[in-house]
Amino acid sequence: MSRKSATAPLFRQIVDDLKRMIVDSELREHMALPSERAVAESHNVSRMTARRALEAVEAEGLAYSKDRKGRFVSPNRLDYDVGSMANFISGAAAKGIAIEMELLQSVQIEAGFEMAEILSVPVGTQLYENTRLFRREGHATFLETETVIAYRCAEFLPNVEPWNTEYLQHQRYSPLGYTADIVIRMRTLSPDEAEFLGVMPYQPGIEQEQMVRDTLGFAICFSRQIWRGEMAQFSARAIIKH
Amino acid sequence: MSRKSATAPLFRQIVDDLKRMIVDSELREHMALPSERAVAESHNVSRMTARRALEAVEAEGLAYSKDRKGRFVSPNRLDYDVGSMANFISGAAAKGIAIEMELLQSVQIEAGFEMAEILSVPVGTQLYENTRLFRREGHATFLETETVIAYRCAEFLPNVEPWNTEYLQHQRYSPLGYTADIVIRMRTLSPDEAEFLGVMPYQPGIEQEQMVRDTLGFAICFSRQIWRGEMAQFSARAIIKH
DNA sequence: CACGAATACTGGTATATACCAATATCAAAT
DNA sequence: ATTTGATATTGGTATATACCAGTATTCGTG
Repeated sequence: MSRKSATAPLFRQIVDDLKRMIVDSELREHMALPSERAVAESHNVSRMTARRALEAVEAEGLAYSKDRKGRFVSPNRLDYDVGSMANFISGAAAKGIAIEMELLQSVQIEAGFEMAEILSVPVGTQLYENTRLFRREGHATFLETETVIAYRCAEFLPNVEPWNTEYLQHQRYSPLGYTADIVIRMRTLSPDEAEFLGVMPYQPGIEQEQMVRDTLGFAICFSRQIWRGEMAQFSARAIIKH
Repeated sequence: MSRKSATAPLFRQIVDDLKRMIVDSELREHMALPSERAVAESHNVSRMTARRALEAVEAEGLAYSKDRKGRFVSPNRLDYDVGSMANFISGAAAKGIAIEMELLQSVQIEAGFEMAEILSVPVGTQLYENTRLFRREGHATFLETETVIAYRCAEFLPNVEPWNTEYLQHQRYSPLGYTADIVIRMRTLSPDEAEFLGVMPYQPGIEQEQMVRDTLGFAICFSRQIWRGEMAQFSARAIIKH
C-alpha cells in the first residue's frame, strides 16, 4: 500500500535492471555481476545505494557473493525428492545432474543429552557422526550431518566394517531405513556452515531434518541438512489422511 | 575463515545483545524491539550501524518489522504437517493453536496457458480460484491461492452449491483429494503478498505448492501457499523407496 | 622465464548527515 | 466529549566519505 503510489526507490529500479540482465541471459550461471562501484557509476548513484541493490538481488536468490571476489549469478535449484532419498545421487544422475559428495568428517562419539533424546537411546550410546558436503558441478549446495546409532549400523550392514572410510565416502546409511519423519524450515547459516557452503554468514538457508526409523518405528539415524536457500527445492508425495 | 580471527564486527555484537534479550525473554512475542535511534544511542554507534544490526535480527527471523511502526519479536513457528493437511486447522486446534482463516477472494475464471498446463486441462476450462489468508492469534502467517477445476468440484460436492461463499469461508477443497505432490522452496515475497502478510516486500519466505489428485491420479486442484519465512515449518513422513 | 612486489580492485564495515512519509501522542480548540 | 492540529518518533531512502583486508593482475627484477 501507500508508497507504491510514489515512484519506486532508486535501488529497486537498479535491482530490476540487474534481474533483467539475468533473466535475459545476458549474464549466465556463475558469471560475475557488475561490482558495487561499477553499478554506482553506471547508474549514477552512491556506492551504498548500488550495494543495497546488489544485496537485494542476492536476497532474492538470483545471485550469491564471494567475499572480496564479487557477486555471481546463481545456478538453478536442485530438487530433493524426500520420497526417494535412498537414491538421491543416482536419481539426480538419471536426470543428467551430477552430484559430488565429499566426506568432511567421520567420527565416533557418545550420545549427549540432546541427541539421546532425539534418537531415544541412553546418554552415552555409541554413535557414528558423518558430515558430508554435496556439490553440483563443483558448486556447494548443501551440508549434511548424519548421526547413526552404532549397533544398529552393524545390524543392517553385517558385511561392512562401519569404520571403513572408503565405504562412507560412497554410501549413506539413510537407505537402510523404512520411514523418515521430515521437518523443513528456513533459518540463517552459522559462520561455520556458511564457510563450507561458500556463502556469507547469516544468509538465510533451508534446514531439513530426517528421523529415519525401521519398520517397527525404532530409530536408526538422524540427519540434518542445511541448504543454500537459493539452491533448495524439496518435493514429496503425501497421501491425504481423511 | 579469515575475518573471524579479528574481533567481530560492531553490528554483530549488537545483534548478539538483541538476540540475548529475546531468548532471555526480556522481550516477549510481539513486543517492540528498541528503535534504530535508541540502539544507536545505547550502543554508541551511528544509526546506520544500529539499523544493520536490527535488520540482521530480522533476517534471522527473530523479529519482524512494520513500516514506520517499529520492529517486533517474532512468535514461534507454526508447523504444517503435509500428511494431514486435510484437517490442518482442526489438527492445530487439537494442539491448542487457534488458526483463523479469512477468504480474501473467490472468483470463477478460465484456465490460462500456464494453469491449463499444471492441471492438465484444456485452456479455457472453468476454474474456481480462492485466496485465503491464515492467521494465528491475529498474526498473519501464510497466504494460499487454490485453483479448483469447476466440474470436479461438483463431482465431489454434489450437495453443495460451489459458489456458496459461506461454505468457502469454512472449508477447503484440498481434503477431497487422495494424493498431493508437494514442492517447497524459498523465495522472496512480492509487494502484494508482503502487504497481506504485513511484512516488508522482498523479504524471504517459503513457498509450498500442492498438486492434489484423485485415486486415479487425475488433477482436482492446485494450491500455492506463501509463508512468512520465520513462521514456516513443514513436517512430513516419507516411506523410503528401495 | 619465473618469481615477487607493487598496484588496482573487490566487498565489508562504519560514520555522519539529510530528508521523506507514515505513525503515535497529546494538547488545544470546538 | 470529540475533533483537529501540532509535534515527536519511527523506519525507508540516499549521499559522501573513509578505511580495512582479502583477491587479481601487472610489471619489473633477478
